[in-house]
Amino acid sequence: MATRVPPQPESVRKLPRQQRSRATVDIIVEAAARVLARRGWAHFTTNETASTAGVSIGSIYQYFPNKLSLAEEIRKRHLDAVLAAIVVPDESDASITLEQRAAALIDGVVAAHSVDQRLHRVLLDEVPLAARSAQDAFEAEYLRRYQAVIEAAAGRLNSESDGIAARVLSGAVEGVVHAAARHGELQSPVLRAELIGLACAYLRSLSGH
Amino acid sequence: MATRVPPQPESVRKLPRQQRSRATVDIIVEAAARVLARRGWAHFTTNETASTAGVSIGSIYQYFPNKLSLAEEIRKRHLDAVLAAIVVPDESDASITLEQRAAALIDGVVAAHSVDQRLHRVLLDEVPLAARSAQDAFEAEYLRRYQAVIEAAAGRLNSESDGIAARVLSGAVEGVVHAAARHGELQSPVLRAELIGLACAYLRSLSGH
DNA sequence: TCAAAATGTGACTAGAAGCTCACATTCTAC
DNA sequence: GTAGAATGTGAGCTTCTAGTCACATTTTGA
Repeated sequence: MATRVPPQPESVRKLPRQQRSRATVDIIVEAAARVLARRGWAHFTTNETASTAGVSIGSIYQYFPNKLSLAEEIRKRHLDAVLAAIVVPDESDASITLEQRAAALIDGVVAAHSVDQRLHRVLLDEVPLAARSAQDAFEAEYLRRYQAVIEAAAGRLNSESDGIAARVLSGAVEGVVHAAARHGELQSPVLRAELIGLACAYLRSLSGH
Repeated sequence: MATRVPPQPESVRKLPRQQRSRATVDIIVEAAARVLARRGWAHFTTNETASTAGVSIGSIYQYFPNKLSLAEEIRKRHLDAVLAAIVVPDESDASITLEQRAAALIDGVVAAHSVDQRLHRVLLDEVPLAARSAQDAFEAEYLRRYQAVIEAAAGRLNSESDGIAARVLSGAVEGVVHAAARHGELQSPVLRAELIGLACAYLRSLSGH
């Protein structure tokens, strides 16, 4: 019997070569991000993206094999912006206090979530991730930021438990930040103080046993 | 000009009166929960739910005005199960240590997330919430569990900051638990120990200023 | 200048999925 | 027993949307 092969969209698309098409791709991605943020993944459509971008639906499929690949490009760009927002102070500088390190990290994380809150939530919660690798690379780099603070606080390097502590601390901070974002309280100074308190309490408990 | 009124699905449905129909509704909701967990919200279809339940598609629409209302019934039942999994020890019993209270709470939260991990994630992350009120009532009750532990730890009652502390602590615990769930490490004893450590460190820092 | 490559267009197709409705079956109450 | 209510059925209507393709326009390079 003839096996039914469902028609697959072509997965290889041409790369934009001329300046004109590079600009088109940028316009498409930016419009797509706006539509994705506004509608959520469930109601994110390529047709609305095209009309928002002021571009033909065909132009989107010139450069993106399908809807998901468009969302992945958005995620890639967004995660770069997130990492750029999180800078941690020099580890070897002993004059920086634990509180200052924790505050810098938390300010970075809050800033990262403030860039485009709604888009951030949609990308993380709704859009399915086809390619693990890109996401994993981001997560590894993200955890490295936490581990740097933990090692500075514990006064040692690369202990096995530091990796675990980094994941616990990042999970905790992310959890509180996400809850605050849901309630529109990302900019609250009380939240900031409480988060720094939480982080410091945990960091101190690490070196204290 | 005649204004176009887009056809709305009837929002009022009959209630199951006979035992037969009550059983049908239960079968539908249970099948829907399995389909929702397996496919995710994006690919959750009423047709698959009907065939999984061994019921006609029409029967679903006898009792649920639309797809979302079906998901809401699933959420309602699931949140009840979650709350049932979280029991906190008697607040007035002074013989229970801080560690024991924290451990009981965290074991409850982990158990709650273990009931049906995939369904839990889909319900919280993917299914849009139409009716805030039910979700809010759950969240209030959920936070009350945390607040009980915090008040026992701080040795006082209903301080204004306890509400904030409860939200911070619950956000932190949820964040770590969700991260662990994503990595399939919900049952790890290391996670449990680290979470209790985090909770205790924060609780102690509350009474210490 | 002009041919070929790159880019852009949008009407159209296929298929998926929510939901209806006319009809069949089962149960309840008198 | 039987009328009417409750329950159950599923073909198919309708809407939505991802993705195609034949064609038009612009740019490049020789």
